Amino acid sequence: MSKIELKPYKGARDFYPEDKAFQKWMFNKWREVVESFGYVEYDAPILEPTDLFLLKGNQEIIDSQTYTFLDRGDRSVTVRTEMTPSISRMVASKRQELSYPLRWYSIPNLWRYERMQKGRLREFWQLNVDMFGDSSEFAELEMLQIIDGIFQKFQAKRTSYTIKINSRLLVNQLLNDLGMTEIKSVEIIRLLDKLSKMSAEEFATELDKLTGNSDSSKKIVQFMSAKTIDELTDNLIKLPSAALINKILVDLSNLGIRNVVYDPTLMRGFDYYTDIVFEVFDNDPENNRAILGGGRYDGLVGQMGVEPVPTIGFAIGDVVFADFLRTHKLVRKINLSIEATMIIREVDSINGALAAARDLREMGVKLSVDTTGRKIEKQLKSALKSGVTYIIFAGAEEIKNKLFTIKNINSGSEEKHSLQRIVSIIKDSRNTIS
RNA sequence: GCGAAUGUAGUUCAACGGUUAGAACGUCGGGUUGUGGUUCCGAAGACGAGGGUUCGAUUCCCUUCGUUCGCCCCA
Repeated sequence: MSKIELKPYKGARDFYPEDKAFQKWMFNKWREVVESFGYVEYDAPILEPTDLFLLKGNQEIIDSQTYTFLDRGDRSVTVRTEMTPSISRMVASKRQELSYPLRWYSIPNLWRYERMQKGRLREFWQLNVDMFGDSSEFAELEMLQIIDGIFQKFQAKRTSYTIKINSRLLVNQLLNDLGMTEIKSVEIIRLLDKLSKMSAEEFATELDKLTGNSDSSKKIVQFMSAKTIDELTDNLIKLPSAALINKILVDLSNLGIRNVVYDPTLMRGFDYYTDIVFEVFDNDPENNRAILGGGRYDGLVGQMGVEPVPTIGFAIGDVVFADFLRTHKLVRKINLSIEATMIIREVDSINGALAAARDLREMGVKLSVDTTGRKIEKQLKSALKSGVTYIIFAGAEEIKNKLFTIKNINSGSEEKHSLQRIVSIIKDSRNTIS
């Protein structure tokens, strides 16, 4: 018999109960924040026709970085690599009957065929938050408020992360003013995106190669080194996007959110974003990476053949966000769903014990019963290891008197109580754990 | 797709070109301990895979697979 591989598939993870408990804890906090802003949850199939992912026109990514295959009917399908095409499809499909603005979120699992490295696996989850049908600046403001709210929900200090914002329109305008062709612009934007990975000299050389003109290069460098909007040239400052960024910064500051900066080098690739883009960076040098990104993409729904809808959204990956939480020690011990285990003192008591267990469950306690008949010590050790908080002892005397022994593992204390009282003790303890 | 590091029990680590590859923790069983993380005894459990060099390979070489970290890419 050949040995079967026990490890999960490359780049994917097994979620043992403690891992799943952590994931649920994190996702639930995400949900609480976005739902508090009135967002509702949706989902879509994990498989989509490959064509949907080709809308953005990147055949190369489909070929090299997706799970794409022919189904039994020779249709090309792709395992979703992001949620945006699916949600755009859903909105386009009911374009006329939905009432705007829509506030939708989802936590899909996604697959990308990539080489793994820190913070990047092949299967991962993402919180996707999108708003359709509001083109006002308050949509941008709300997105950034939600983002900050998520970090606050985990008690992150604002000094531990930085929100960066930029507008794609400003860069486009600059490159246009300099007479760059569209192809050149794309290459220059790609280079700007890599700025932080290069030395100043390398960057200057590469830039000159693209612009072919050191005066243009100088203007680009000047643009990129701006710390505030006011340092830009006049014809950029007069763009609505420039005023918008300033307004967002002021509004957020008034809300107490001051870890926000204008960053002209922020590009977020060059896909469907149409104006404002933003990212959040972990300030810890050990984990200095983007943990979240998003922006306005007003064009995508329109590409599905219906009237366009203004759209803004962002996504956070579970892997990088968990790294952030761990880096800043924001993960506390997470309890499993089991609350109590019943230990039966002697075999003869099993029927009475099971009856008591049934009563406890009917009153809402999540209870397991150790029916192995092992020595008390062994049962106790197993219970301790399972991470349960309460142990209920059921023996002949307890069953007769209808007073059961409840032991709190954390405090070590042990008391005898009626089943009703035991239920309220356990329920009370739920509020102190969150 | 490219590059670097790495692969010994469940885990963290040893040792060694040559009899039965060790330990700790964990696991399981048993003895003490009133119902616990104590203590004692015992047990199970590993050289990632395939080739080569050699009288002999876990050890040296090659290939492959896995893992980790970079690059590319990052939706």
